[in-house]
Formats: sequence, C-alpha cells, structure tokens
Amino acid sequence: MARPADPHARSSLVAAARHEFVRAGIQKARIEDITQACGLSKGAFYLHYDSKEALFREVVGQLEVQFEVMRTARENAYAELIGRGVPSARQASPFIAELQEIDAREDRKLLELLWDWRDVTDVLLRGSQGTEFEGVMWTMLDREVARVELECRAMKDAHLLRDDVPADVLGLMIVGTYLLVARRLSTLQEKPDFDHWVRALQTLIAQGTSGIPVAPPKKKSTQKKQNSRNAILPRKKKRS
Amino acid sequence: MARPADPHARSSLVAAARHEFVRAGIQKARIEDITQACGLSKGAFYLHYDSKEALFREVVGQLEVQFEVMRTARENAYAELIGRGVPSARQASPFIAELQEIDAREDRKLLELLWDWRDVTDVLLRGSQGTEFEGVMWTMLDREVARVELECRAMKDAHLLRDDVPADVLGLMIVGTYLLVARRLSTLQEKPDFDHWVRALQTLIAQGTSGIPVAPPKKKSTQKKQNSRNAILPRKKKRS
DNA sequence: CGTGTTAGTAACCCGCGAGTCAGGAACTGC
DNA sequence: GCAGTTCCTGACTCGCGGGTTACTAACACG
Repeated sequence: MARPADPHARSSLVAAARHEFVRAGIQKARIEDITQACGLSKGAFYLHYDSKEALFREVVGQLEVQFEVMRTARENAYAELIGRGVPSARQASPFIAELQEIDAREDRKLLELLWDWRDVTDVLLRGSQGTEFEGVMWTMLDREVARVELECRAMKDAHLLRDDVPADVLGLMIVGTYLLVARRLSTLQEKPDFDHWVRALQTLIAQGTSGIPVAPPKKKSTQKKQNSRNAILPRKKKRS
Repeated sequence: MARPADPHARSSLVAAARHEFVRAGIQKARIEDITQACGLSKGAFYLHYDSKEALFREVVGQLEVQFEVMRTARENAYAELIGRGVPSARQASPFIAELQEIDAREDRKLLELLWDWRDVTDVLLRGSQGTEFEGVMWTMLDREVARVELECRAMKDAHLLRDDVPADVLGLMIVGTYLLVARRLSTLQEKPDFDHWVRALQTLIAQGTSGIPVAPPKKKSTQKKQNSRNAILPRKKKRS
C-alpha cells in the first residue's frame, strides 16, 4: 500500500549505463548523465543501486554469463565428440570433418557474440585498468587460451596434429587473432561476413602459408651467429 | 647568475612518472605521489611541466620513438633485400632463408623492446581509454598489421606465398599473437627465451598445424546447412 | 477524502586532486 | 657580505562528482 516503483527503472538504468559506460569509459561515466538519460534524478538512482560500481557490475555480469555459456557449449560439443571414440589410426577423415564443423560453428557464434557486445568488450579491454573490472576480459582470454592448449594436446595424443606444434604458442595465436578481430569489430558500422573470417582462419591455422617446397632442415649446422642454440623446432619456411 | 635548477629534476620526474603511471594507471596517478618519489614538492613540478599530461606525453613519446625506429629498420631491411632482386622462379631458397633471418632478427628485437617497455605498454593497452593516449597502442598495432599485409602481398606477387592466404587475416594473426605475448610478458618476473617464441611462431605460420594428409576439397558440395555459401577458401583441415 | 507509505527530487555535503601563489631558500656575481 | 635572481615549498583555491537527506509527489487502502 503505497506508490509503486517505476517498473522499467532498473532495466532502463542498465541500458543507459551501458550507453554512458561506452561513451565516456568506466572511470569517467557520471551517474547524473545516466539518470538524466532515463528521466530520473540522481537521488532515484540510489533507490535501485548502492553505487556506480553495482550498476556496472550488472552490465559486465551479463556479458560474463553470455561468454561463459558459449565456452561451456564448445567444451561439451568436444567432449561429446571425443566420447563417441577417437579414430584409431588412419581413417580419421570423418572425425576431422566433424571437429572442423564444431569449430566453425562455435567460432561463428563467438563472433556473433563479440559483435553484440563489441562496445562493452572494447571498453573493458581499453579502459578498465584500475577498476574492479580490469581482469574480466583478460581472464576470459586466458581461459580461452587454456582451452585451446588442452584441445591441442588432445589432438596430438590422437595424432591429429603435428607433434612439434607448441600448444602454448598456438593458443596465443588463435586467441590473439580473435582479440584483434574483436577490437576491429568495434570500429565497423555494419556486421561483416563472419564465414569469411572463420574459414580463412581455419585454413591458415591448418595449412600455414607455404607456397613453395619445404627445404630440408639443416642438420645441426651453426651458421647463424646468435640464434642457433636452443633449436626447439626445425626451421623450414619464411614467415611474412 | 642565480640558483641553478636541479639538473636531474626532469629525468627523475620522468622516471618517477613512469613508475607511478604503471602502479596506479594513467587516470589515477597523482602528481603529488610522483614529486614525492623524487623528493620534490608539487609546486616544483609545474616549473618543469605544464600539466600531468605533458609529463606522461614524454614517457609515451619515448616509447613511440623506439617502436617507430624498429619498424622502419625492418622496412629498410626488407627493401634492401628486395632491391637486390627477387628470385626469378624456382631457386628461391637462399632468398627465403635470408627473409626468414630478417624476420627472426627483427621479431627478436621487437620482443626485447616489448620486454623493456612491458609495464608501459600494458597500461596503454588497458588503461588509456578516455585519455589522450588511448590511440597510441592501437595505432602502432594497426601499422604493424598494415606492414604484414603489404609484405604478404609482395610475397604473393613473387610466388613465395600460397595464393589463397588472405593478407588481412594473416596480419591480424601475427600481430594478435604478439599482442597477447606482450600482455603475457607483463606478468612475468624474468625474461623468457625469446628464440623459442620466434621460431615456434615462424614454423607455425609457415607450416600450419596439419599432421595428417590433406583431404581433397569438396567440389561445390552443399552438405553443411548454413555455412557453405561464400566459400572464399577451400576448406581442408581441422583447426584446434 | 484522508492517511500512511513509498517513490522520487534537488539542494547539499564532502573528499579528492589539479593547478596557483606568496613567501622563503639557495645560489651567483660583485 | 650583499643584491639580485631563480628555484622550491606548502598552504590555498576551486571545480568535480559520488553519495546523502530533508522535502514533496504519487499512489493504495479504508
């Protein structure tokens, strides 16, 4: 028995917060701008949230949930596939095809998600240092790197991956690429063709760039002055 | 004829600024902490610099110069090599070896530079949004991507690179990897073995990850429900 | 319609930190 | 030592923005 609260207050605050958050950055976003944008006064804000951070926490939380759901979806898809049995030796082709399809589908979903949240991820990447959100994006990225590393090792065990591919570097490479893509998304006006990206990346990772025959690895030679100890991998081709 | 200024004032302010800048982030670094760190008062600061930003500009400027020098060094090395003539057709091997060596050397130098400046680059990446420095790192990265793209096209023209390798994706991939590596450097206590990284990356880029024979590309099949129009590249291998 | 309760308002408080300035301190040349 | 000049200090102002609060508006219930 009393005046009822505006039912849209919270949701419109969150929406306005996301907007201001993106426009001004986490540190410079002002509560008064947010409340004005939804026709409320500063005082009203504190009826719904305890602090500026509490509001942002809601925005960031939504993002975290979405990405977490996506990551576990991929893990489950992998687990289900592997559970059906890894191909014993040489006719791995259908297995590979299915793996490839999972990756393509999940990568595409990931890009869609990055597209929807490109404004927020951008701010979290570039402007969260010194706030309570500074770790959010990097933690998510580290988790992705770890995931790729694990999958990579599993592939090696099943002999579906060259043995000398370093899992850590591959993880940084794949996730790093997506990181730059995500960053680039935030500068675009309209959604690009994600299939293009997904396929280009898959091919590039799987095949490399070599267009000419592979030179035989030099046998223990020490021609280079300074770079030849510690030969972890056989050197073969040029790079860029 | 008068009291001479402390000759180390500027340089010790810059040093202290870099330290505070890293500790607290650009936005939260306080002038008084910086001056106290070098035994000066707040007032003295304004004898040497007009504002907080002016001081940080000096720190960031040093970094920009260093990276610019490095980038042009690589460009020159490439130009010099290409100026000596691109191999006509099939005995490209020594040319490739030299290219590879340039890349290895320059990549290593780049990692050393990233190591020396890891604290500052980290702050610029994560905490510069909303400041005048927000574009610095991303501009440098974009320049690097553009460089890789150009080199990639040149390689293709000389038939040293598979024709279907998309230059833009390759650029994002290489630079994205270095970006994550740089970020990871800032969490390390001691300098890792850069040769390891450089070689792993070179091999991975050139060779890809495939450990099993390449399946023939499907001829225009439309098996996949949603992902098969717009086939920019032949699909071949799995990814991670 | 009157009363009690909650929603919402706007003026206020308050800490923080950038930038200022009047009053010394230190040094030089004579 | 003294005058003149520049360096340096630390207390000050001031705007900014988060959070508070005394007050008013809107509504439900009887």
